[in-house]
Amino acid sequence: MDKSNISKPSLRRLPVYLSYLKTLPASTRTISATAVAAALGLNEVQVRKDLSAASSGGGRPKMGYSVKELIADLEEFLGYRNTKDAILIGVGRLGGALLSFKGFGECGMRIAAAFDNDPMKIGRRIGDVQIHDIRELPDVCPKLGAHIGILTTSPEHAQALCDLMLKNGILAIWNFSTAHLEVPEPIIVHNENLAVSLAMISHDLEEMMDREGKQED
Amino acid sequence: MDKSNISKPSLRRLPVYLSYLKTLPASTRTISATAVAAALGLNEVQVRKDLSAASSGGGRPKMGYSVKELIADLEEFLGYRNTKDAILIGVGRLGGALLSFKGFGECGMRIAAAFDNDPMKIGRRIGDVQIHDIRELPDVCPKLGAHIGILTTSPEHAQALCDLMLKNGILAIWNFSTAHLEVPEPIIVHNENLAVSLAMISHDLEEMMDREGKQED
DNA sequence: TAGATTGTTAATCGATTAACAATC
DNA sequence: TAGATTGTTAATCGATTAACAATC
Repeated sequence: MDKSNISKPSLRRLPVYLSYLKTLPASTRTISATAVAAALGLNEVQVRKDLSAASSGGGRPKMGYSVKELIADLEEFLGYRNTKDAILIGVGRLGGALLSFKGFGECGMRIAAAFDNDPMKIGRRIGDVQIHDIRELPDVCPKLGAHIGILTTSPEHAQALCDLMLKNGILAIWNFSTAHLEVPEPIIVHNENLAVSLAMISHDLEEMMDREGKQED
Repeated sequence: MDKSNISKPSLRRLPVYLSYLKTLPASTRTISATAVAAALGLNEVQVRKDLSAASSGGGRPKMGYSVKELIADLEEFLGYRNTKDAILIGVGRLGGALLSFKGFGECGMRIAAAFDNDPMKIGRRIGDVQIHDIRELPDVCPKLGAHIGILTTSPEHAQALCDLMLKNGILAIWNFSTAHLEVPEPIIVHNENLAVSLAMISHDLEEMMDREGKQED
């Protein structure tokens, strides 16, 4: 179970397995990699490799994996069991949606504080999260010891706010703005870009229609 | 410029180039692939291949690409120039944020209608988008001729609502729920999974801290 | 035992990167 | 011309898939 040795595509699939396993009825005690692969439309060997990388005990021939243990192993592997504190900058519609999203808790992330520059928002709370004046960030953020910064601002301010976060203990930026962020080693940036997703969908859709159109000839 | 022949990773990068080009000052007439690669921290040859796949005219040695033409070509290639209609199901916080998001327009997508089952929401509008009773979907959706369905509901109802959309002309599902959707050929599903992104960040962060920790020895 | 299932070693496939020839 | 830059052909790298041996 060497966490650093797993491939990126493999790591992307683990949360998918986990959420699928959680939908299984409580009566399902064991499940085979074959069954998981079939349910999710993936290659069987790939699933087996992924699961064996994340699972401590491994599966047993003819039985498969214990669902309960596998869930526990995946949660452990993905770090869902130890809570990581995050801060959020930019309480617009998207920022607000993320603040009120309940799902982060079970993934081991807690948004400890939010920041904005709008006096109408400062001082209020969304869910359990207090909205602070952005100018208080240098006071508040280091105290919290948060390492993840969620950036949901307009692209114009993104770089400056990113720099501000890095000065105050943030090590990884979850960037929901379209701006490209320049950061020093070894800071992590993860871009969440809806335009990219939309481009994929448009492209696939166009291709599909071409294909279906041609079949009529 | 064969759109169907581009690789998936390459396609993912095109919107990134496009948004970078749009940040350049109007005085910048031409830009080299080399410069783009340096600015975005990518491999130079990769950028050159990506751009030559999407650009009609190509770049000129010693000059590079015309910024204006390249933007036009990328927009054309990504289908931003012809508007695609979408519908959205589930006007919660995230759904509402997407409805009010202005950026989809320039990516060639228009959300033509939204649906929910909450009487408090039905009949209202967010941005330009009318919120309909979900029961009206079979009437409204086919009339619009929308092909993209944005799913922002709880995972429990996701599959049933997905099925409903497919019965009414939707060909591609943009799935923001954590549910795994079962769809027939040749329907497209694109999963937008925050848990996956978070897992990547957590993993990278943990790895970074291990690495930095070790260096102190 | 036979068969389902596991996990691993080897082959294939696709994307990235390096080397190079072409051109303004 | 020399040099920056392009686009392509070949080499490398990494991930997926296929084949197989191990095991309950």
